[in-house]
Amino acid sequence: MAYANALAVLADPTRRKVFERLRAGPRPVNALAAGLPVSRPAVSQHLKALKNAGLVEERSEGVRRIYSLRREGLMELRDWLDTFWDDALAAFKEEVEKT
Amino acid sequence: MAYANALAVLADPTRRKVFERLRAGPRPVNALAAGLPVSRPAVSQHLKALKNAGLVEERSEGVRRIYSLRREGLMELRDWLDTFWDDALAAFKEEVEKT
DNA sequence: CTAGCATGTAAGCAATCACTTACCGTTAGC
DNA sequence: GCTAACGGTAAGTGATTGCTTACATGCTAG
Repeated sequence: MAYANALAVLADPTRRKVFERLRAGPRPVNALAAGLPVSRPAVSQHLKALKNAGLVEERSEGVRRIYSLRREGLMELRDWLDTFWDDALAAFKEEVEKT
Repeated sequence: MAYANALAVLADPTRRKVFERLRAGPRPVNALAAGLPVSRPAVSQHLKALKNAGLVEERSEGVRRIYSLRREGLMELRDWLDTFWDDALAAFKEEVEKT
């Protein structure tokens, strides 16, 4: 049920913006916070949430913490989305849930 | 940016449960609310949110309102997710956003 | 060793949100 | 026409959440 966490975390616009910025590659917190309409501590908190959801990973580089995208964190969400197109599978799962 | 609404709406567990129940086919509100740990009005409110996000559609049948899944509402979210795997596209979009 | 930068954490606050109860309109059966 | 079932809406409330400022920690340069 990790897709639930991914959904909850990505629902916030600011947090999603931070996440999207990581598409361009690993970045330190300062770079991620630059230009955003919120304070740097706010971004730190968002990164913590993203990390807990398995959507980013962190590596220390001297005084910097370099955050990078973790695509595996999106896999479950992707799979969950797919269940809405595969009707046979969906019907089956629905049946299982009843028992 | 409809994927943003989809994310926000699907982030709530109860609302997601209602949405998932519709995988098994169209249902009236009563059926959707049955067994859920929340009141029927709460489900009505969730359905309204789902409808606003384009994730479900509603049809009247006598005194009943039959809700059904609207898979097109998930398309943008699916596409957005895909942008995280296509690195070339991602880099391009990132570049565009800067200007 | 001290100054300064980069970042995480704590505390507090205002806004949002999901929920409840109460109520209202609408359709169907007798 | 009454009456009951179905379901949308209003108002109020407690919990959650995202934000801010202030502070604590850790690394590095000189």
